[in-house]
Amino acid sequence: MVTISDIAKSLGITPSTVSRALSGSERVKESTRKAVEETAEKMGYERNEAASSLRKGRSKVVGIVVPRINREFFSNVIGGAESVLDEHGYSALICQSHENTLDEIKALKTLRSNRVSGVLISHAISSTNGEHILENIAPEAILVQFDRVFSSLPGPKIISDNFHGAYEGTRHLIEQGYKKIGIIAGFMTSEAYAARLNGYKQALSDMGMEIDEDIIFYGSIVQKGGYEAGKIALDRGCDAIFSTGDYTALGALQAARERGLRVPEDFGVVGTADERFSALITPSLSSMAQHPYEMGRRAAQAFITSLKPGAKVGEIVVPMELIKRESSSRIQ
Amino acid sequence: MVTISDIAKSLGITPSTVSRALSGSERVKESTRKAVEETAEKMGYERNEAASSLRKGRSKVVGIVVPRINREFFSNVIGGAESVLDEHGYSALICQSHENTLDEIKALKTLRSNRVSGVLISHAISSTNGEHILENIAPEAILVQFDRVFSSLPGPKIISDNFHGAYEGTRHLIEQGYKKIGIIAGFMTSEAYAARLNGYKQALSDMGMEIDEDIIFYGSIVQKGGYEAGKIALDRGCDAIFSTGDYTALGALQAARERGLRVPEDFGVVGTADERFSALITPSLSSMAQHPYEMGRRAAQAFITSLKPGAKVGEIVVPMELIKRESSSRIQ
DNA sequence: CGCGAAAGTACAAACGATTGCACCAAAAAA
DNA sequence: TTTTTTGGTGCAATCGTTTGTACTTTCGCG
Repeated sequence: MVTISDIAKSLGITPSTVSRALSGSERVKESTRKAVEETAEKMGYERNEAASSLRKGRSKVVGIVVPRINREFFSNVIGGAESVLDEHGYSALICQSHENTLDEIKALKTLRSNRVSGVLISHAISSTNGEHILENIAPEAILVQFDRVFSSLPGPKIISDNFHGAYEGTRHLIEQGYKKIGIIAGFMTSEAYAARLNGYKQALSDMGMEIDEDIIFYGSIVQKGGYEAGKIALDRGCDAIFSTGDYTALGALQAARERGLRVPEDFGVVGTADERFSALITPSLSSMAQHPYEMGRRAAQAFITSLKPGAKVGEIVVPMELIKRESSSRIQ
Repeated sequence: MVTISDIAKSLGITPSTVSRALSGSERVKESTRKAVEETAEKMGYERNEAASSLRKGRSKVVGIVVPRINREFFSNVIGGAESVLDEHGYSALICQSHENTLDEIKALKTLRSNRVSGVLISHAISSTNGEHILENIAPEAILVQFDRVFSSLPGPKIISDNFHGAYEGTRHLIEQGYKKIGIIAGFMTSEAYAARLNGYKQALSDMGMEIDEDIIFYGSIVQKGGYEAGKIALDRGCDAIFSTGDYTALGALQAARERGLRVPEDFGVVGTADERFSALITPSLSSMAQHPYEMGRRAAQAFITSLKPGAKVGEIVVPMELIKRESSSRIQ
């Protein structure tokens, strides 16, 4: 492996100059910089990131902590983030929290051990506040939160416009003539879900409809939970469901099918996240799309921007988009 | 940040002993090791990975190179690999090749710069041989290939049992009474796809059926390609398709639906990969499941095993599993 | 022509962990 | 008792890069 000393020797200068030349000028003569760059190229030099990290106290690596990497949403976020990080010479170290605060802490410790320059995180559902994040992140690392954020923590936050998304989804159902619209609301420990519930409520009241706590279903965010909620919703006379997830929406569709209801004629459903299957099932599922790839890019960009001292990125809200499909379209 | 010197001072011993104590005994007294471990814990010590990497010449990091992270299959492989690596104190550095050899080389260089201990890779479809991999991987890094492998390269290889998978899938269609079965075969640059085609052919000839080159469709591995292939297959009198991917299978289903054919009564389809949507669509899609999570675990385990000098892992074949669903089940 | 400023480089000390070698003690063998 | 072995530690160099400080040029200007 060729080092900067090798380059220095070969040019009759010192490693310090080579280092400076390679890290963007500063105070090196244009001609020496060129010479250094050329010989570096010629000799096949590749910076030893470990040495650099040790000396500088932080590495050209950004940690990404997600509940699970093999979820459509998160893998797309990571994909987007990686593309931006790559452009700027950073790599991504991926950790999973498995929706578990202890694993989340462990991940943060790993990242601190690796002296990462930044942490992009979407917290585990079991984490009810961000204390443990602050405690286990290196003080010099830049913290960027996305999707599931704690507004109490400092730093950039990239979130979906959950409030307006849910608002639009609910309004769409109302406009389609559904009269009693329930919601599968998720966990209120997450600000994202809380905002969606608020959007739903606001839409109802703006359109002159009543808010009925009996058809607000908290908890489960998996298909089975949606199925259970769907059955109860039907028992209580709902003719539509706004769901804060597509898997739960799928469960609700299943419940409706079991009762022999026609979708969308008798029962309407709008989900959230626009999972890949949503366009493919029959009937196809209307959904509030979240643009995870874009969110990943934004998160990485927020990190890059925050590297410049003084630069501050606040909250970035990425709009959600209603994808109208069969499950909610009874009026053409 | 507390260092081993801090621990040493606090115990009145030297950093060398602390280092040895922390890295599994070797030659330290049991009592001192305990003392070291306790004070390390008490002082909140966390190893500086950068320093360790610099000194040792390699880091506690494994690079994972995949075409795209936001594909169901790969994100699951990564999830599996990460879970094993984590157990052994390794982290995963993720790079995407975007199915592009140049990006693949760039990724390998990044990993070399980071002095990773190993590289887990599934090569880009545009890479026709593994020369560039050998050239750009650090000589001391352990190379593990999975799914898409070059058998010409050394080191462990984790592959699906593509031959038998395709064999089973095709046989299943034959057993269901389909008489003219085409195949959407993919690109022959990939050994995985070539093996699947062979399995298909073998099944046909074993069951006394003719192999007809006119209903073997090479190329495209996306939905649209499957749709086009499906239309031609129907024109040529096929009553079933074995597809080497689920997206292409989906396209074939679409073609059948357009012709007003009933599935599975008039036309049978078996896909490959068991994408998440496959169970959810109507009719549900039969598919050869690949167990990506398991493959990821195996790949990581192969890396861990290979760390021990002398230990050699060869080729590991993970069986594929036929998931029978509606699209191919006309006999109960 | 001389002096100060500016520009360009060199020196050397870090960063924190690891490890070959030397060393000392205590235990075992002679 | 002396010698050898072995079990534990300490010493000090090293990994490759970065960066504060000091030094040498070169140049401009009075």
